[in-house]
Amino acid sequence: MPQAAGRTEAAERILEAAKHLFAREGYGSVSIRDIAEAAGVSKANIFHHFASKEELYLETLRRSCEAARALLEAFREEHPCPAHQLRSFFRDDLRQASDDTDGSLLLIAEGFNAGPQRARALVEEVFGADFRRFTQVLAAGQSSEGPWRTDIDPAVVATLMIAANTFFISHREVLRQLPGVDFADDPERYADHVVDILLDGIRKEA
Amino acid sequence: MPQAAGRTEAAERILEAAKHLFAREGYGSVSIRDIAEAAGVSKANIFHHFASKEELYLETLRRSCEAARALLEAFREEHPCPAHQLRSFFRDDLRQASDDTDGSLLLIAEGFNAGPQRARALVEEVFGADFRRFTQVLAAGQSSEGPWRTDIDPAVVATLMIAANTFFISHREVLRQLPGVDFADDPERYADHVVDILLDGIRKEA
DNA sequence: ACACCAACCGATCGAACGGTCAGTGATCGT
DNA sequence: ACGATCACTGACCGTTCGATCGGTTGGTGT
Repeated sequence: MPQAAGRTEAAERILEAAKHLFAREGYGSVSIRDIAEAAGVSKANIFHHFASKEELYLETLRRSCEAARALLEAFREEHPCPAHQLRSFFRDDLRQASDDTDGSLLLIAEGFNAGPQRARALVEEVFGADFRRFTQVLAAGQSSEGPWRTDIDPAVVATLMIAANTFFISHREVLRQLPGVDFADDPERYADHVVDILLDGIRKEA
Repeated sequence: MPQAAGRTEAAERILEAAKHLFAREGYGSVSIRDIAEAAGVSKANIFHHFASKEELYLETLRRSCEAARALLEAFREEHPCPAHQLRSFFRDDLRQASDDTDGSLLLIAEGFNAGPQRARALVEEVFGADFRRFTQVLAAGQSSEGPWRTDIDPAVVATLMIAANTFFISHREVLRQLPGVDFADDPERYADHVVDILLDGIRKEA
């Protein structure tokens, strides 16, 4: 095991291949041989750079966490109107996830029925920050002179937005097959529709 | 391979154990030995009842599809008011998924980044019926004298509801860890909150 | 009584698994 | 010029994988 940072080009290829395969096939269905072949390196070389299959997997996870945080950080922009902020936040959220589909799939799969410890780690690393981002703008919109109802739990709205994002990324192909869905490949339109509904609901205003 | 229907008690235990393990660990991470041990039968007996690991997996899938359809069918109840219908449908949806968590997880995992063929099959077998159920009641509420806005795409609302359901089932533990979430173990409350938001949105009525 | 067949098991198969190791070639500081 | 270090490999290890095998048991029809 050489130093952690300053990866070789080969090590980088290994990580990239591992990330892709783990995200698409699942940890148990991917063998070191598969990764070696996809990365164009020898099997032994993988163990030269990473202590074990588990460690390699965890490294791809860490990377995806960092990438998600960095991208979200980069997108951050302030806007005085809570509605605009909500829309822009959700757009960013979807864009970030779309820009790193493999990483997002990896994190979603990790959260898929994870145990309490892993779920806690995941929340601390990624989901939590996202969730807080949403709940904060929601709470701001609910403040004394804010434009939003105060009898709505911000946590539910934030959950809905993360659920909408997660489903869009992880069930894209299902979405494509559903009748009447024309937004499966247009994150921005999907995001706008979702926010429109969240803001005003589907009921006619009296 | 004996007849398809009329399973032995042992075969039934095998299916049950396989369903549970596949749902929680994923296909690739579960071995025939694991299933045999969990079901309390010999490894060879599994191959006596099922042609292969793949075939066993597909059988658990088929079962979960049937169960989901049957349960949803059973819940069906009509109500004149579209809003009540939407609420009751979404409640049923969540209840059904909660009543057969393993089966739901299996189907969600199958839809997770499935290829076009598998996604199509899945839509035809389960997601499609659910989706149509939602879009129909939504379209009904949008009809000439319905109480709902006509500038909202029913497909987006239906997608949101399925996403909300899917996330609630598959990321329960993450949900438990998120700050301010007190509905992680109360599907009914979660369902009601979600429907409330979908109906009226979060914006104050002018 | 006997033939038959499904249910079931222990032992075993070749293949694939994660992981190890001795060694090679290139790049260093000295 | 030379030892040290690092990236990297082919051959190999023991284990476990999915799957098969021959064989035993118990019930059923005749």
